Amino acid sequence: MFKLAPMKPALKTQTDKARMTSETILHAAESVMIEAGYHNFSIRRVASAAGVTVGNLQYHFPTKDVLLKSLLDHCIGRYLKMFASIRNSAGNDPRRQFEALVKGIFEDLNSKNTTMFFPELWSLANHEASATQLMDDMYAQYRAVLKEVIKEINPKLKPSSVDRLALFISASIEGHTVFIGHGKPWQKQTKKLIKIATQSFLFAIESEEF
Amino acid sequence: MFKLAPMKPALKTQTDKARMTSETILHAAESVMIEAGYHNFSIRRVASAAGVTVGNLQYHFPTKDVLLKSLLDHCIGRYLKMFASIRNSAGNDPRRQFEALVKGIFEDLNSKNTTMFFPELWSLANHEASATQLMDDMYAQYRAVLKEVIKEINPKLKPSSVDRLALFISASIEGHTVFIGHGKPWQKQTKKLIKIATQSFLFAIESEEF
Amino acid sequence: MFKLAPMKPALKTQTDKARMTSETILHAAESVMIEAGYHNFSIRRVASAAGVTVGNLQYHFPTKDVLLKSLLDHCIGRYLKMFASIRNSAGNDPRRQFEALVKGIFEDLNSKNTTMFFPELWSLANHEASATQLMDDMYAQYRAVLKEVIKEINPKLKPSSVDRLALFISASIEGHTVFIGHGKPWQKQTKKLIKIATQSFLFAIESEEF
Amino acid sequence: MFKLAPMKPALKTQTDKARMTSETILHAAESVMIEAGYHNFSIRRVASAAGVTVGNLQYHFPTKDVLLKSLLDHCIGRYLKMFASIRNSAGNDPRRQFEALVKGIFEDLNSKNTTMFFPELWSLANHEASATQLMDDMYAQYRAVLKEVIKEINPKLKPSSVDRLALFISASIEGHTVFIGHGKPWQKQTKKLIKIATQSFLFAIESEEF
DNA sequence: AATGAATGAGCGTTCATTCAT
DNA sequence: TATGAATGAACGCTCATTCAT
Repeated sequence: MFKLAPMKPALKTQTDKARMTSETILHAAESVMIEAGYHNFSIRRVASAAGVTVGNLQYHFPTKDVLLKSLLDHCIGRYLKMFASIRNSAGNDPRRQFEALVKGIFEDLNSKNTTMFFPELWSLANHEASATQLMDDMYAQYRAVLKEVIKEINPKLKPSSVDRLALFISASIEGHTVFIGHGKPWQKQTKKLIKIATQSFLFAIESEEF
Repeated sequence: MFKLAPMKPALKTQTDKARMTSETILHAAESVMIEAGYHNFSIRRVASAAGVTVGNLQYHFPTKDVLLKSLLDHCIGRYLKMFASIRNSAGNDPRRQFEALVKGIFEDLNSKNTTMFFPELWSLANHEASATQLMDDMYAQYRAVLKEVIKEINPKLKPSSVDRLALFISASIEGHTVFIGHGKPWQKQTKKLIKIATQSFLFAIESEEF
Repeated sequence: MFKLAPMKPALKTQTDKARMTSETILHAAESVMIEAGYHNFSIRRVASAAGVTVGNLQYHFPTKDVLLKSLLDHCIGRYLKMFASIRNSAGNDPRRQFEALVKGIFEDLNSKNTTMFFPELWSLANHEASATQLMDDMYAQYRAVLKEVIKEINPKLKPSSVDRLALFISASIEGHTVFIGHGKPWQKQTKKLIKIATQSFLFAIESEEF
Repeated sequence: MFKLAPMKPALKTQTDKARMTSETILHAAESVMIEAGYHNFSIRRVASAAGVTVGNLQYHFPTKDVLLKSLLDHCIGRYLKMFASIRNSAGNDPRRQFEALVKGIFEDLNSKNTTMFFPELWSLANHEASATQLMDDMYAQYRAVLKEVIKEINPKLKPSSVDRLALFISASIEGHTVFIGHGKPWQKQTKKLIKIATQSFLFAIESEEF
């Protein structure tokens, strides 16, 4: 028997290490954004929350802007995955699918991350072009899921009507963030509001006129 | 002929001066908040936008917190006035009143001030207790107007149902800020969206079941 | 008969009012100096402690320097009065007089005012010429009292010896401020220390050799 | 023969640089404290005296408080070394030791550093808890040296008497700072005052009664 | 005798960024 | 990859002082 020569650390190792550090940093960045808000979002806070030196953080994310953009990418990516999984997990009946969709998104508003993250995103989108882009893309994908189901529920709708309905529905849901989100006064009414919302949305979808 | 009563010396001259300066500052503060966002909202920026020295600004608003709170008070006050005037200007038919109300609020979302101010407010409310309070109070007054009309449209509704419907409606409208606001891609769809919204809301109000 | 012209408010009235305000301010200044130290001694703090506007304070004391000098004058004046009264109240026997003197000054060190005021004075005297002058004058008068008694106790002493002994005694007593002053760890040992001090000082006075 | 242990690479190069900068800053801080007094002791003054940017100073001493505490540590450390060296250098005869001790401390009062530093320290100790602590510790060590010699001179003394005598002696010496210190009017009388002091202190030590 | 508005400098502190190692 | 030293600007705030009223 013989001892194996100690494996030269595969070149990927460094990349892995780098990726690990980057992820640690992104995770810390998210928590700073959520706990402290963008107006308190600083490289130093993130570095300290990540247990990393400022210098090292800036090796991975050279400027604050890059860090911010990466963070938005990262966070938004998760919501896109959520939409995709909701779409996949739904059954056959389009109305059932729709109800599940609305319920899923609505309930997500209750989570601290969503409650705290989106208002920051909306504010940022008003002041930073790159955030605007990312947000618009995300909501477009969000609506794409909605649109598919809407079309199935009422196939007679014009494409532009479908677009509008998807916008109305998604915007209406988003608007509840500030009221039924984590720690908000109406949080406990979430279920009943879901019922109102679902019925109203279905009514709109099924009306020919819009 | 008779001597005029000695003109009350404009005793408030100083106070007037102070009020003028304060208003200039508040106005500048609003425009900084809107143009640059809260994360760029600094005493120095506001002072410079107002054409006032930092020292003088802080004579009138001793701390940044006071300035911020005054600004929120000032801005929110304007929305409260808007709600009140909408309520007063409405006619007799409750459905017509409701339609006017929804239309009024929806259209206000298109204004730059509203588009830019509210996301800042929502973000702030997540991180500053005093902003939370002001925002909650404002929305409560907003809903109070809605609730009156809802009750008239469907008098059979339980009070708790009225509350929930008012919340659903106001939240849904607010959610459109990010999509149909000033400079947003869906701005031109505002009218059609108002139609969808109004009908859906009326449907919800007239359903017994919520 | 004729009505008397309404008495012009005796000119002194205004002066009295002014004096009252000045005294209020000086009192407040003293308490700021004692509670907060000279490094926190600001016109604004004094004005606020006195319940007076900054503008009015500066009507009475045009600059911070004037206020400071007046404060030192005022405080030191009280100590001079104390020395004078101690001298007067003493009996005939010079040793008894001396003991009473040492005891009186020593015990005064326990008072909060003295404990807190003198270190500020010493520091100030190192950096502000006017404070140096005032302090030197005060200690000269202090020693003058001591010297009279010393001479009576030991008439054979040369004048320069008397001077030196007075200095040694006064300096030694002053040095205890930091240790037995108000709130200091050795405060409770004051009486026993007075005994040691008195005996040592008398020993020095009665030695021919200094 | 054996291989030399691999030279530790001067790993501390960076640290050395940092240490150098820190020392430059501390030195500048001391001179600001002495020349300008604590009430003029500002980070900016120290930075400028050290030829260092404010930002860099605060990299090494993150807050003013840390800088101040470090400065006190640094300065007080030097006095502790002085006490230790005086204790070690003294000969055998306890009275001779005592005389040398008193003379050494007394003469140190003449130095500019001591004259200017201690009044600041006393003032600080009245207003900043950490300064109080440092000062009390220093004087305790100071007295420890005195107590040893006192016990040897008069072994019959109770411990509490030794404590009190050490306090009386050290306090009396300290009190001379303001009168015989650097640039003070009585500076030239230092020697003669040392004689009076030494004799009086010895008298006190040799009395059974305290 | 008193007030209130305004200025401009300085304060302690945080920050994004650069760079040498 | 990672660290630590340094810069320079901006921040919120306090201050002494001036001046019109």
